[in-house]
Amino acid sequence: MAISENEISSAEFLHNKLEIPRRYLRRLMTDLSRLGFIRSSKGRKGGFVFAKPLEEISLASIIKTVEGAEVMGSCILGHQKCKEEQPCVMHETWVEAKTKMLDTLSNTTLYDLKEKKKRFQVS
Amino acid sequence: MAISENEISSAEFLHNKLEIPRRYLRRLMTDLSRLGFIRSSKGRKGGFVFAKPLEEISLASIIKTVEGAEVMGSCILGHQKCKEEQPCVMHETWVEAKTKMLDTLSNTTLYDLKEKKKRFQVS
DNA sequence: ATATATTACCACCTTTTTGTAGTATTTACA
DNA sequence: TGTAAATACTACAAAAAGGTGGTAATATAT
Repeated sequence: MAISENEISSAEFLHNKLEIPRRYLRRLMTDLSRLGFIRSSKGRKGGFVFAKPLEEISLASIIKTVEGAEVMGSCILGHQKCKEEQPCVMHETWVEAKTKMLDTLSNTTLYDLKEKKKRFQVS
Repeated sequence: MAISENEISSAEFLHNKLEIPRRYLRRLMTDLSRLGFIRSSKGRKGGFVFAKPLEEISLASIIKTVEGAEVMGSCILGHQKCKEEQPCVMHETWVEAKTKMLDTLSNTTLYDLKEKKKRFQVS
């Protein structure tokens, strides 16, 4: 969607661009719209548009919203009581690794990817 | 295993320490031994020992071996032909994010975790 | 030798994730 | 107003991941 210059994209259009089954893609789009990333409009000439400017949608925000904040927030060993004050052996390492990765992902927005595509990317 | 000072650890012992079902843990241990991280011995007094010094087992090496090198190596968008010369829009970002995370994980060994536990960790 | 404590192997069950089907609803346009 | 082109909802099917059960193989101790 970000790459196509369409005002509005239908699921069918996206299905033709991406190798994702129609039906499944439709459901994913509905999910994304419930999560607030895109807005949907029904009926003929309906489809999806981004709910916010591309500059405001970071990859980190997508992951957090789609996966649920817990996924990136919780203890990698699955301990309930693992916290800063009472950390598991993996805590420090995991926080460090996660932070570094999310750092990159927070600083990359859909706008950045679109620009990249425009300049020199292929797929 | 790293934390316990045992020469050899049985699956039953580990099951009591960790909250992992006996049977399942046994299978995981067998898998790990096939992958070469640990060595198993059968029979009474049997069990598992590390195949290498703890200093030589990094978290990154465990992930790579257990998950398969592809998981961390392949295109996050699933494109077959995504390579350095013909990158997808996510390529650069993903390589950067991965590299940073693997950097931390490569520099942490089981020995490091064991020392951490000795010093001040709880679980 | 026999009983016991262990891992190994193979097939199965359960849960989660991924994908499909049918039908209803909404909107545009002739 | 009727038809076509779209999304929405609900339930189900298939595949993958997580977990269990039964039994065989192996080694130790008595």
